[in-house]
Amino acid sequence: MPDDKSYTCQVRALHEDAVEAARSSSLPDDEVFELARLFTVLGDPTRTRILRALRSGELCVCDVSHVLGMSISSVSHQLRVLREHNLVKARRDGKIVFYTLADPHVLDLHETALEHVRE
Amino acid sequence: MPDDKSYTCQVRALHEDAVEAARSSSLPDDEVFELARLFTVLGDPTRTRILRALRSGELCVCDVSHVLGMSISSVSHQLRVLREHNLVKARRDGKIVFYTLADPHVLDLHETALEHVRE
DNA sequence: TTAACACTTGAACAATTGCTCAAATGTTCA
DNA sequence: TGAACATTTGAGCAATTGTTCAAGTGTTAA
Repeated sequence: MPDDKSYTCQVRALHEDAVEAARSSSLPDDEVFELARLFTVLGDPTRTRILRALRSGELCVCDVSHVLGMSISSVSHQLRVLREHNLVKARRDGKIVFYTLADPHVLDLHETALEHVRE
Repeated sequence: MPDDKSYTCQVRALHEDAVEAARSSSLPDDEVFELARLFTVLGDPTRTRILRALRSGELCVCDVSHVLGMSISSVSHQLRVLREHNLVKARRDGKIVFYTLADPHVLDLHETALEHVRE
């Protein structure tokens, strides 16, 4: 962090108390990254649609593909991302793999976010 | 949507009722995109840090830059994104622009998401 | 064993994104 | 007015991401 003009403003404009207050209440780095990563996972329209589809109960990959009108492969890739972040759970029954929401809490995030989106 | 093997599974594996249920409870497209867009905006570590920093009160761009240890330019770019999605508000006082959280609801999203992240 | 099939995976490609750098704005004050 | 300075903005570049295509895995049943 070079201390030149292009990088920071002149010292006299700083509000040191406010900066210190913000610093001391900040999240640990790893939590910041995990938090951001979770939102990133939620922040893809395809994955959003998959989570919404699973609200009504378990679906196999093929079902999800039909609901979304997208290829099996694409859906499977995204289900993997959701699985890796513990947002959905997989259960194999013979040739078919069924997916369910791992944690209904995720839908709380949708609800709160929808309130913001709808103003 | 071509109806060939590479695209969909064979019909007999489909669970039509489940597919229909999922379809009928799905969100309108524009809400899906807005929802996903909001999460995408929340899903960047820099923006996450900025929102956390603003929890303790208003900060000028320079303050935020110091709290995060990032360039003024970079912070200003991200503040713009947050502003455009109504997550922060700007107020100019002379040469200085102060930013505040536009809507404390956003922090609810952080709390719920942190619970998920912390298991 | 072999064929069929639901699903997964890896590589490749285009599109998006966050940062840096340089230049432009907007405001204050001498 | 002109200099100083906080902030914004645009272009450029590297890194990340979502989709497709093709090949691979795992399971069932003939």
